[in-house]
Amino acid sequence: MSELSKSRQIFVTAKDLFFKHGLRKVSINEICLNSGVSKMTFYRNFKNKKAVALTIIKEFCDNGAEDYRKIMASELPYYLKIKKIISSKGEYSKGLSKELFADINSGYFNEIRAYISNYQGNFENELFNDFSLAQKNGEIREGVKIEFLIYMIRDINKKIIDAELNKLYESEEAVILELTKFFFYGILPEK
Amino acid sequence: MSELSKSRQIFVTAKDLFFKHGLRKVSINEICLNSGVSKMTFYRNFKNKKAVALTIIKEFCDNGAEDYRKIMASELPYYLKIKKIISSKGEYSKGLSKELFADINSGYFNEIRAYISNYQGNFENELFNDFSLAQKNGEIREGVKIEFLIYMIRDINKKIIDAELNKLYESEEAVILELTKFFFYGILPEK
DNA sequence: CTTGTTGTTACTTTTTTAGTATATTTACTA
DNA sequence: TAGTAAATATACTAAAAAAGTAACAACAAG
Repeated sequence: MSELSKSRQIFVTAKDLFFKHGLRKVSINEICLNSGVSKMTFYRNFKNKKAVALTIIKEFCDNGAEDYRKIMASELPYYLKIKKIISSKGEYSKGLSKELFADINSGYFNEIRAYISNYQGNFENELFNDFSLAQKNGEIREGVKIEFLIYMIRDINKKIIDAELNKLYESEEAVILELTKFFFYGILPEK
Repeated sequence: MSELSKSRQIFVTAKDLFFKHGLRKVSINEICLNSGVSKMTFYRNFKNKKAVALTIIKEFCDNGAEDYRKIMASELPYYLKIKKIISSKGEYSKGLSKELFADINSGYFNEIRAYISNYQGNFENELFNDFSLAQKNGEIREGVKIEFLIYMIRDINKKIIDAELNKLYESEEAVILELTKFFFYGILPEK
């Protein structure tokens, strides 16, 4: 931890706290105490709480986008690509508390909200293009509306963290597998 | 939820929030919103935040003690009793955030701290008597200091929730089994 | 219609947090 | 080892949030 720059120390602990408790519940003092940094150092590195939060969210989104592109650029068969994407999304949502979502949508952290919805828009455009291409290549059944697929992917992301569904399976991996298969094959036997 | 009395609704949501975020981070307003109860109803049922917290902790401790006595009173062989006790303790510690411990030990919630340490004292007295009896009955090797055993039980309770140890095993159940066996047999082959 | 419980609103007081100024310490480096 | 850049400590003000109270309205149950 002490090899990290002060700014990075602040970043890391703030991320940890924000993800666990949301934005409101976490004070700047708390971030300073937990990262072993004085308040002044905090304010020299970041304008305020919103600024750190935005930095964190940006990196978070960027990592997500990078992961997605890496998977899409890989040589994997289409089925595995989709599975990896779903599972990677699940991984990202894992550490996020509902308090964080609530705070972001509370109206007080609007820049963050805007950034995310912009990111999601771009991501879904990319998804749209990739799905369209896949449909042309015969990876996806003709006649399916791409918007529907995007809607369903969004829905799957919600289901991965849904407690009710998860308790039907012994592991999260199993949930992802089931959802991916369902996304691909519906209820029909594979192949 | 709506069959519960207002007081119980408050209790249940406060418990949920306190366990997740500790005491400081959770405001009375938040408890009210999440339990669907007005602030006045809160104050008609509890004097303040400390009072709810104390009620919650008391019930928590009472349940723990009751569980312990049920297990000890059962007809199980001694090894299984100990295993159940360790595992039950683990179950209890599970939902507790480190923030909760920090707040309780912060000096601001002293009544709660006092109650817990008193409870622990009583519990360990009971444990002392039960261990002594077991030693007389030949369940426990002669020459072992009972205080040492109590110290080790306390230590095991910490280890159950220790991340470093847990990542060596695929499940928490496995950790408990290993610790229990170690507590009983040391490193020697069983029997 | 009355009684007891809960909710609404609006308010004051208290506590916490945000943010800044300044003096002091630390640690590097030339 | 003197100079300097960065971090800390302290101490403060202003702003925001939370605690707590009072008076009254709504409402359901007997």
